[in-house]
Parts: sequence; C-alpha cells; structure tokens
Amino acid sequence: MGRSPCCDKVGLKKGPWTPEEDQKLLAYIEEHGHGSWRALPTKAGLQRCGKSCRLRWTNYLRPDIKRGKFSLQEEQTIIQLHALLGNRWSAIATHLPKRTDNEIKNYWNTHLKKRLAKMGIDPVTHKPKSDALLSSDGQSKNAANLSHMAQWESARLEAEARLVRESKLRSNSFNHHPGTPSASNSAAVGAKTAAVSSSPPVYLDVLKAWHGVWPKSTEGGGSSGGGGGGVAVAGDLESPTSTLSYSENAAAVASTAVIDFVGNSGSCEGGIIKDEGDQQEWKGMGSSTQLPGSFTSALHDMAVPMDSGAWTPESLKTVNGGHFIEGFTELLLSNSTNRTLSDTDGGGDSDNGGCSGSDYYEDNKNYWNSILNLVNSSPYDSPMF
DNA sequence: AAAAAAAACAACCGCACCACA
DNA sequence: GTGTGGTGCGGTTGTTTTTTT
Repeated sequence: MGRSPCCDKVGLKKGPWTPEEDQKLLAYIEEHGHGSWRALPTKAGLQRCGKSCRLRWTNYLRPDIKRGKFSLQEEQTIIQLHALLGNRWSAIATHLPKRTDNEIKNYWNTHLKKRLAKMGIDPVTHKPKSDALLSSDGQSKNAANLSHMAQWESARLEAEARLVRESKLRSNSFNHHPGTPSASNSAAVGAKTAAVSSSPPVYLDVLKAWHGVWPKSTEGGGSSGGGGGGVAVAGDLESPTSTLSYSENAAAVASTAVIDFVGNSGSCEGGIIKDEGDQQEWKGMGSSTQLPGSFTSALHDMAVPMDSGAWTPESLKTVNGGHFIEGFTELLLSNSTNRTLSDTDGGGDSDNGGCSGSDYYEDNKNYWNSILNLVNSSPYDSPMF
C-alpha cells in the first residue's frame, strides 16, 4: 500500500494553530464542507497539510464538541469501556457524546490511568498489581473459563464490527454531511442506521443463549451454593470460536477485568489513594444512589433487561433505577469505596460486601450479565463493536 | 518572586484499512 | 489483482499551564 507523504511537504506549517488559521478553516468548512481534506488547505488558503486540518477540525473546531472537565459519569463510562475494550478510543468515544477519541485518550493517560495505578490496579489489564487471585484450582478454572467467555464475546464483537461497517456504508448513501468524522459521530451514524434498518440485531440470539447459561446453571445450585456452581457453569460454556484478531487483546482485557473486579472484591485488600478533590467526587458517586459498602448488591442490581434499547450515558443512568453505573464502577473501585464510604454510609462490611467467598461466583455471573447488558443494550450497529 | 517539576493539553506521526481506478 | 489516494485510529511527542519548592 502506498502511503502519501502528507505532512512532509516543504513549506507547510506545523505546530499550534493560530486563531486566524482556525477561522479560515471554520469558515471554509461551514461554507463548503471539508470534501477532500487533501485539497482543502489550498482552497482554504491554509499552509497546512490536509491531515492537520482534519485533526484540527475533528478534535477542536467541530461545533458539536463539548470541552472542559469530564464529569464523574463520563469518567466511569471511560473506565468501564476501557476495561471492556482496551485502548479503542474511537469506540469508547462513540458512547461519550461530544467527546473526541483524542480527548478521551488524553484524559485517560493523564488522569484515569494514574488514578487506577494509585489504587493498585494495572490500568492496562485492570488487574490488581499484586494478584493473588489464581491460587486455588477452582479459581484458576474459573479464570480460564472467563477468558473463554471473553474470547467468545470478542469474536462476536468482531463479527458485529463487520455489520457496522456495512451499515455505515448504507447509511452514508442516505446522508452525507460535510465534516462528519467517524470517530465521534459514529454514534449518530449508528442511530441513523438503526432508523433505516428495521431488522433485529443479528447477534441477539447468540447473546441471549449465552446470557441464559448463567441463570440456568447458577440458580440451580443456588447463588450461595459456593464455588462449585460457578465452576460448573463455566464448564458448560464452550466458546464457539477463537478466531480472533484484535480481540485477543480485548479478550484478555475483558477477562482480566472480570478477574480483577471479582478478585479485588474477594480479597478485600488494597485501599483508595486519591487526590483530595477526586476523593470528594468519588465519595459522592458512591453515596449517591447505591449502598457503597455493598458492591455485590450493586452487582445484583445490574441485571437489567436484555432489550433495553440504545445505550447512552443517559440511558445508563436510568437503567435499573440508576444503579448500573454505580454498580459497575463499584466493582472496579469496590474495596476502596468500601473503605472510604463505609464510615459515612454507616453500612457495615459484615454482609456479603464482596468479601464472602460464597458470592464469588455470583459476582462473576452478575459481572458478565452486566457486560452483556452493556453490550446488548448498545446500539447494535455501534462502531464500538 | 523565581526556578524546577509535574500535569495537562494539543498536535503530529505512522500504520492500517477501504474504495476506486 | 494491484497500485494509489483518502481517511481513521492509536501511540507518541512537544508545548503550555499549573503546582511545588
């Protein structure tokens, strides 16, 4: 494949954009649309390469961009999606309206990553750095099966990505708006596609089949029946495929995320180390709607209907009485919030609180339910997958 | 008040993918 | 089937701003 030497041309300006340049670019795009980015700089009278213009427009000048501090909810969404998707910023950006992938990426690198690291969580794998989880046989098995499940899910995501691309193509023929970058506007594209296409999502059957495995096997043994039920469940789960490309990494991330969340809660170790300001924020988060000291209850609350419609931050707020976000993120931050919040909350840690071994597999179940719900309630043609 | 360090942000770079000739 | 142009995406670097000493 030949690559065009976009910015290597002599005489083209690099570095920070001046207000004058911004104005020129804005004025041109507003009037003509961007059309071909390569041709745009000349037409707009800019001494920039087309790529630079595109980036400037996409990440800064676009009118539908929200700038400024990330809200707590946005932070939570990023963490959750990163645990699931890894560094697929454009996919994550799809579910953060008005935020660009670049902005999210920067925010992750400068804020969230460090915050997780301080909490003793590897921001790459979302695993605790001192991982003493996989000690027993049962747990190892469980972890392996979770990994299997993650592979399965990843394969599904990959397949869905193909559908998305096709959908995009179709939708593009319906609507071509100048200056519509894919990363941050793909949600809108997806919405359009959903509106155009009335057929049900193809993957639903598979998801539901998978979804059905948990209740079938765990509820039979009872959630308090101990590890045997969970392991047996996982044993029933046979991943249909492992033909992955990107998804190997995502699978690892997803699976380790599960392990991490559960392991964290199970071991009840670690503690939160946060900036003062952040601590207030996170405290507020935990005490807002959900019992902060009991992350398992949050988990239980996360079992939401499969067909809950498009997933947006707004919908997340309302899903299951507004406990989805709190519960999901609480998994990640469970031990820290447990400690941080238990005092103010007055709730004791003597209940399941994530420390009870009997809830270990129940937690897994609910975690995967929540993942499923997240995935399934996302726009089915979302580029996220 | 000044210098140094750290944090935050914006932009660039290069690879990969896709469509088209 | 192959080459090329256009674009998306993720990683990285450079610059600016803020905080600390």
